[in-house]
Amino acid sequence: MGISERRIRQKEEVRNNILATAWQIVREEGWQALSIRKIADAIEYSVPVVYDHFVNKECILLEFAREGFCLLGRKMAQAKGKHADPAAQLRAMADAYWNFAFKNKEYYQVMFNLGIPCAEAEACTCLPEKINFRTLVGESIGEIMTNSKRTDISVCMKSHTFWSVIHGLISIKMMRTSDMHDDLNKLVMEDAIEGFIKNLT
Amino acid sequence: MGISERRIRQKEEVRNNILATAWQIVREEGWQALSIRKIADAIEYSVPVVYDHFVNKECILLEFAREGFCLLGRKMAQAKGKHADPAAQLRAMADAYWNFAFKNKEYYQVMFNLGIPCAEAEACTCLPEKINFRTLVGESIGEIMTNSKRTDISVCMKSHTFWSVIHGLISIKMMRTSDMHDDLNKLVMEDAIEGFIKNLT
DNA sequence: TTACTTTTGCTAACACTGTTAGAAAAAGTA
DNA sequence: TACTTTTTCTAACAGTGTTAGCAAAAGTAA
Repeated sequence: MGISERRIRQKEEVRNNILATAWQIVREEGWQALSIRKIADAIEYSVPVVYDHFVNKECILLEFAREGFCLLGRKMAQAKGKHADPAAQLRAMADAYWNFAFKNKEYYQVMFNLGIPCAEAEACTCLPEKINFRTLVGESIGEIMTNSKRTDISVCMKSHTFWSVIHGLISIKMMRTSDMHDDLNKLVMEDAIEGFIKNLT
Repeated sequence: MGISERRIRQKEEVRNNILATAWQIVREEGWQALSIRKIADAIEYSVPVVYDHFVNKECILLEFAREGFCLLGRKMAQAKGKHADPAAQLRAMADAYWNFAFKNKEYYQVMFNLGIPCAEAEACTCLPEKINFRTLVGESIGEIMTNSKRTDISVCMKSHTFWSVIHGLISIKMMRTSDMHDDLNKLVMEDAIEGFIKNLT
């Protein structure tokens, strides 16, 4: 009987509709403007229907956070793939991370600024390959570090630093309205990454 | 006539009471639990009285953010004062910043994670001296950079990087529940600062 | 002390939020 | 047609920030 199949399909459709509508609201009015009632109004259903698909509002946010981590992972994998030299790979990944953050502010915000426990989302594995930006960075760093004699610090810790440096620069730039010019900001980032790479060996 | 003086004094008292009560709520239940009604209940006044002292809730948060920036500035100035060598000053200031963040999570959150335009608060000048952590860091960095031949990047930009590196490490550590051990995290931070200092010359 | 003015503080509401219990309507099954 | 399951909605609860407008208290001048 294809009835239950159709039902599942229709339910999925409503779910996608909820997410698409939510995303539109966020893009137009920002995260703080997103409410269950607004979504319900827009999809022309009553409020409890939204709760049939997501146990609460945070689950909706988490969905976008996961999407964001997947997208970021793909972008970084793509950037990395264009280079063979591990240092060049790190530079390209930093650049990809930077561009992702500012071309997708809404994603970046839900990933890091909305108080969602990001550990799980961050560790998400995007099909077809297990793309995780921590491991992506770790591989390149590992390559560079095996050629050096630094034993005081691990690859995992250096990956953490790499991430922190970029995230710090981005999150500070994002919260300050009138800061340095964009070009200067990117220059600062590139200099920081260059220093990081030097400090690996 | 001392009547109006007394009135001002009493009004100030209520204001301080509001802030003290708000701070207690935040320490006990976190920022998201802070509401005007809870404050009003605790100080045994009605809700609109709170609005006689603060035009809105954000103003209360801003007050704490300012306090936080002052406290941080003092801590860093104090740490810096213990050393003459600019590199040692930077290490000490990074350490002070790190300790401030984790010993005063509530302050750090309101300063950076609550979506408050921090530009003004950050630029706050604490009496008696004009203590601003950007300039504090800038001075030490300037000293090191005048002895070098780097002309591609300015002291201001390097100060920005210094701040970003530490902030990045802190804000990532803060949002991840079970991450590396505390000692390892601090080690990572110290390594990052060491790399930063090396990259100044 | 009385009459008037200013200050102070409160009640009650408005317009929202996330969330859920329970009833009604629609759809599918025997 | 009678019954069951699924779907959907109305209406509420318990909060939130914020404010209009009125009552009470305090201070001032006669």
